[in-house]
Amino acid sequence: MKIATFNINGIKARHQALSDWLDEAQPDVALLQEIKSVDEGFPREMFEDKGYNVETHGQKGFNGVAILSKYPLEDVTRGLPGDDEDEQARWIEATVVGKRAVRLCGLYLPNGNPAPGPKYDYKLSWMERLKARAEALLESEEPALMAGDYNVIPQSEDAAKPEQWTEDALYRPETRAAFRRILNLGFTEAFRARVQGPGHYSFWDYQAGAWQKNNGIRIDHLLLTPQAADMMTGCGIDKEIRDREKPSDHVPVWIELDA
DNA sequence: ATGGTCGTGGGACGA
Repeated sequence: MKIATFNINGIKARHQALSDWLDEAQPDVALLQEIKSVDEGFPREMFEDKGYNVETHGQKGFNGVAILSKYPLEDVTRGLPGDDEDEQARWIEATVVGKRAVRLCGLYLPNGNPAPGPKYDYKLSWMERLKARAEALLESEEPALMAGDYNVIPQSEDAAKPEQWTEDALYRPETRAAFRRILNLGFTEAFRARVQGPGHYSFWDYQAGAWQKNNGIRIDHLLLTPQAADMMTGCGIDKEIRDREKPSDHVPVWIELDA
């Protein structure tokens, strides 16, 4: 089962590019972020026609997450637990049933800039709630994963120019420490479990020729419970689609699971 | 040091 995460940066602008990538990459599951659409505005038929089941958690204008799956999706829930006041659409869960059942969590973690400030406070508190959900997933002892745009650069090797990010909410020490606290509960960060060293990115800013200069960062991650990590047989980044017409500023990151 | 680019929705704001 091939499972990908992809921040598409707006479904209205990206439905064709997304469709083309699905045809080529043939993921069984795609966890999407920044659909920037209400549920009714998501062109579900385009993907249902390709054989995907579609579940969305949208909002007007910003944020929004979705799951496309060629296998049935069960027990869908929306919203990260822990704050009933949080209106932002950044979390969706479902169980995908292939050979085995896998719990999928799709997430769009807050950017947090400017830091310090209220947006950074929201990011850190959201990460605390994420940690609580992560602990519950581990306690279930089932195959599960949390994948999406984490807006976290885990280590200096995950940025082409780490010195440019020292004050940024994506790289501040508090951000990386909060990410490590989740990892250290017992999750496997899929890409780093299989590929070592610098030069692997999932995001290049639209500004200042970042793509042309390969000034990228790696901020899209898949975190696997031990039971899911045992099933992983492959992992990759579809970097090449960043070079196409009207690309997202992110590219897909995927794993292959024996599930 | 500044401005550099997108998407949404038809303003600024978010990134």
